[in-house]
Amino acid sequence: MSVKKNTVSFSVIRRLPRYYRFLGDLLASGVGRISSKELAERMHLTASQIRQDLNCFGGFGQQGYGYNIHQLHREIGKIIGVDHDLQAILIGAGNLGQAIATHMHFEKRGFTLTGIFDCDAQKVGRQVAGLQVQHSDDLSAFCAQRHPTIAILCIPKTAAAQVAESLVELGITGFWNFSHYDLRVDHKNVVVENVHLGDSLLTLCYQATHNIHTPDFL
Amino acid sequence: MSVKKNTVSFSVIRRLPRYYRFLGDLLASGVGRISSKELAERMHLTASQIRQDLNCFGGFGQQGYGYNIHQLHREIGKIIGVDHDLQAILIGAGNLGQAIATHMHFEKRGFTLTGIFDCDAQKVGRQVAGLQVQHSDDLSAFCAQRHPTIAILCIPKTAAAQVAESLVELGITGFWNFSHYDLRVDHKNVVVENVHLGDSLLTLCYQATHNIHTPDFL
DNA sequence: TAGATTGTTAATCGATTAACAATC
DNA sequence: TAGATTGTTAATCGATTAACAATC
Repeated sequence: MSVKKNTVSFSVIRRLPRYYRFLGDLLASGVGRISSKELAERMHLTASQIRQDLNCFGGFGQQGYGYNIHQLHREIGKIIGVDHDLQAILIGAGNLGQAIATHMHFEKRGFTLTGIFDCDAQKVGRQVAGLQVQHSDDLSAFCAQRHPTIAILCIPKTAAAQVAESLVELGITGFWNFSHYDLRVDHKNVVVENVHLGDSLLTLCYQATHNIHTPDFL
Repeated sequence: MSVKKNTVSFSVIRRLPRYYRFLGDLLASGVGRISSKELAERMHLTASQIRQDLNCFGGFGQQGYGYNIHQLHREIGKIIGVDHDLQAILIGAGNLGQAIATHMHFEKRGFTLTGIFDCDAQKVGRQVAGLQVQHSDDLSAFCAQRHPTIAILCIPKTAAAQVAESLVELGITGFWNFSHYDLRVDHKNVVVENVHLGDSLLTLCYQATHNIHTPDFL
């Protein structure tokens, strides 16, 4: 167990969830240890890269043996922060919002979904993922009482900037943004993860057009 | 107008949709020309990088003037292949599938959605995005007749590999995969764009935990 | 012409890969 | 001990940035 050496680059950070996922799958399939070489083959990386990546955070392996999958999975989970139980709210209960609420397994990823909001009166009151959709007008009161820190935006592009702005006022410090708008919040301490599905679709278009396979990134 | 010089790297390919999107927005807002400097500020890139990127494909700019937005948008669209009209089918008409079908504006991105399939008899017959959900049993006949080339997978992780395999047999050469499974098809000529929303959520978790803002990628 | 801004080369920076000594 | 495989340094590779001549 050595002290961390390399700086943690954005590339490494982007790869962490992937490591976590593969290790979780291995764990589920009952494998107990793995070498960087074997993990590299599965993940389509190089063994060198894996050892470099993991060494940003400390020596999790053992010479001559490899990595203990259970331990490594747990350590990476800690680095990502899946044990922090972030309280999240969902804004926008359309099809996408419902899909996200229903299928994302928030508990397994460090989040608890505590509220769902929509400004469409027709959707208010509906049951989604075990929660009753509330009206957006009640957001302020809800935040004052429950203090969620993460907001998931499944709203139209046009509403995104303004909604985000007011959510920051209500104490939100992290956004998972599906609105097709390049969200950028200047307040210090506020982080944003933009998901641009349209860009992903265009990347597929490029790949299909040129018959070139670009490597995964997310 | 010069001959292309730089090799087109994966980084550049991943940025193309972003360029296309920003240029489209500028176009919509009525701006006619832009300099690399100004575009860089908007997109949070450097002017150098933009000029390098665009020069992979040829000289679209004019010294002393900048870039004609209309022309540049059209050229990048052509490079991406948005004019190729790829025929796509959607597999899985759950909430996510419905959201994708309804909100992705396929026409604007070079695709036509021609069929929606689900193996759940309850969903068959429903109207989604102007199409009637068909039973998966009819996929084979449909493909024989309509020859779609792209499949959008909104199905569970466990089904992904097998479904993809049989779709390749039916002539599918491109996948947009939302199944949380790392799809990888070995057949030559088949391209895959995996969308791992779970990884994106974990990246948000990391950012929130460490209060570090990783740059956009998609 | 003078001013602006590109296209393009060269320099820098960072990330990946290779190699190997350390060590289990 | 011998074999395996890590941790870590050095070498390579690639991508970004800086600089500037070309030119509109």
